[in-house]
Formats: sequence, structure tokens, C-alpha cells
Amino acid sequence: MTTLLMIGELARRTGTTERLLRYYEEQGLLSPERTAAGYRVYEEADIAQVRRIRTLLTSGLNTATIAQVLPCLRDDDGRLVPTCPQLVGELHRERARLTDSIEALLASRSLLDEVITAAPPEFADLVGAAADRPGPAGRPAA
DNA sequence: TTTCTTACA
DNA sequence: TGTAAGTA
Repeated sequence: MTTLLMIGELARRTGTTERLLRYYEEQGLLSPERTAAGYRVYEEADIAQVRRIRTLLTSGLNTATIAQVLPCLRDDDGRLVPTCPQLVGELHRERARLTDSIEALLASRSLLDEVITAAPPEFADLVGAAADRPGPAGRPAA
């Protein structure tokens, strides 16, 4: 039996919001059927689909990329497995972009570290609320 | 009551 | 993203 669900229920079952689900549709990530009255009708499979979308978004992919990637993924009980040959190449490109971003952020942090380290000692108590301090590991605030 | 679209903060 | 309006 294929259970159908309205947007409100799908939102609850996926821990998202109705707003977000409509946005996913607008971005071509979901394509729910419609009732005569225009209500969106989702299938149970969309629950997993939404989880996949969220996983990919967390991985740093934008919605446009996800829209292309989604039809090429198989769900092996929670594990996403590529089913299209060209997908692996695209993912490598995406990974390279992430690497570039990470390196850019690290460089920015190093620059900030230099400036922070150059601050006079008497400025120390002015940054007591800082959650991170200059240094390789960083240190949580007490 | 729930959902829809559109639009503004 | 949240919210409000006016419906179906």
C-alpha cells in the first residue's frame, strides 16, 4: 500500500517545514502530484528523498546540482550509491570546489590569527567572550 | 483544519 | 525563513 501524504505530514515526518518542502519543489528537487484543489500529494518515497536532499545540502551541494544528481542516486538502506557513470566525475568536481573553499577559509583564518596575535597583551581581557583563539587547534571558551 | 499563492519584513 | 491575507 502506497501511503500518500499532504505537505504537513511530510514536513513532520522529515523534520522540515512546509515552507522548505515548497522551496524544494520550486528548485526542482521534488515533484509532488496535485489534488483537484491544488494540494500537493507526496508518496512515502519522498520521505527518503527529502532526507537525501538534506544530506546533499549538508555536503555543500547547491540545489541546482542536487537536482541533477538526485535521479542518479540509489538508496542502499541509508547509503547513497551513484547509478550514473558521469555522476562520479561531477562529484569529484564538487569535492574539488569544496577543497578550494576550505583552503580559502583556512587562509583567511591564518590572516586573522596574525592580526589577533599582534594585539597588545592588555587587550586580552577585551576578548573574553571569544569562542576561538589563534592557534592550530583552537580552544573552546571556558 | 489544512493547504494554496503571493508578497513583505 | 517566517508570517499574513484570503481561499478552496
